[in-house]
Amino acid sequence: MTAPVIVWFRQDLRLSDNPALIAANKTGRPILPLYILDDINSGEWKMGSASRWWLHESLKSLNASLKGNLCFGKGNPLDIINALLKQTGAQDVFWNRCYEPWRIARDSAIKKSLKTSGIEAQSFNGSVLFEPQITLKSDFTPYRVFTPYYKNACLQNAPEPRHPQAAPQGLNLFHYEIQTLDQLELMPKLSWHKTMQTTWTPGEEGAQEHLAKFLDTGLKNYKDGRNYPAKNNVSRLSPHLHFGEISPHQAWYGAQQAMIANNCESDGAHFMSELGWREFSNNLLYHTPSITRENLQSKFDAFEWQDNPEALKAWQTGQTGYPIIDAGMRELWHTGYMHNRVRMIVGSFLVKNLLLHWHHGEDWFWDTLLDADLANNSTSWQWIAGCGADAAPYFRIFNPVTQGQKFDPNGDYVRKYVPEIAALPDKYLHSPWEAKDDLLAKSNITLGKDYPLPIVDLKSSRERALQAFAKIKAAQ
DNA sequence: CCTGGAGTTGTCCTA
DNA sequence: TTAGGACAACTCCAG
Repeated sequence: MTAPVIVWFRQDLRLSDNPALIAANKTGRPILPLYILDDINSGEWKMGSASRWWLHESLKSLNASLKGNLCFGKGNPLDIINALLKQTGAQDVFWNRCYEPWRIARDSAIKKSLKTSGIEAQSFNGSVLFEPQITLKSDFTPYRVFTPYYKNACLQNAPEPRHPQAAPQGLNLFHYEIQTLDQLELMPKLSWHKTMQTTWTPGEEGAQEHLAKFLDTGLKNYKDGRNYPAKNNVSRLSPHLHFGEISPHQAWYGAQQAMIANNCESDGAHFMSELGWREFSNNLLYHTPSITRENLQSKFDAFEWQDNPEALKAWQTGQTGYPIIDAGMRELWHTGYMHNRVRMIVGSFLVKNLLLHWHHGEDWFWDTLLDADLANNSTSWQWIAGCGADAAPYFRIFNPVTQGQKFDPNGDYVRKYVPEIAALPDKYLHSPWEAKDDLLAKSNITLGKDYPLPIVDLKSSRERALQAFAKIKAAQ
């Protein structure tokens, strides 16, 4: 029997546009597809609960596409791969590169170890449009600002991203079993994932259909509509992209085609720039691995964060008394997702109005988001906290009432996730405490009982934040 | 090395 | 009701 080539799937759970799989197929030898759940090397960035549910579903789908031949392992990848090599006689391992610090460290150690035993490990770029190790400024230092990064390193002077490749036909698959999918124990013990089940379709097929639908119906008016959480103008591709059920190349070129076909070039260009943000985050994390925990701007080390477990709990559970915040946090809890505009509003509220450390937000999102992604999560929390890669004027403090009125003017979003105040007229929906007593009575709402009173005052907490920011400016 | 322009996403006050 | 300016200064980046 011909020895197989091992294709180690990681964050590339798809058959189409998968460089490692395509290269392995070209060897003409049978392919042993492998997935390993690695909770050993991930350290403090062990995958969160919501992500695990998604991963379970995604692996189920990939296994089906591979006709039940996906080999599941759990543990230390090097041990598992070594055992597989021994038992199957395989001489090659192919994979697509990942860019988180702990994965880079792990993978280079594996590559080195395999090499000393005469095994060829080949890695490819499956997951990014522009690889971080080659994306530097002309002085060979990494970019710190998005706009020049995107303009120079993505749009100009950059190698054109590969055009998406079709899935290889007639794969010759090698069957070898270590464990079953269920033995990875990815599914949550409690059944809080029911809403997720009805909201999402993890897996390559679901991802491709999702992209096609977005390009068809959501791309037009994307630039403006993406700000409104009740509209269908955001792509919601993030979990699919994170797990690699779709490649950014497929989204990039798909958008390019669709914007021409639908005559909406500026919308298309804007969507592509959002993919650019994903690249930028990856780039930042690659060159500055400390961003996962340390302030990119070190003057923030002196910032006086508050300690307030009750406020944190209220934020996490969507009980702050600010409807747009509570709607967002409940959307997150129930669906594993939150609209981008609302992520900024709840982030600003946590960090600026409550003065709680951005690590709290980072940790909570890490556990509850289906699209939890180390690069995006760290970069975005630093951005909203003002300590990250941005000019970030310290006075940019979102007002949850103003933002709600502006971006959820008809209250569709708030009423969906905060039904207890749905009867309020639009005028008071984003500020229920301003409603007159008889109106509250008529709407069957007792504030403090059916729905909380605001846990902080906006005006004074804003002032407090401005003072805290002024302090680190002076301290510097 | 120096220089000048620019930096995802806001709010509030005033006229 | 609406539009414009203030809110600071600093760092990044390209030429």
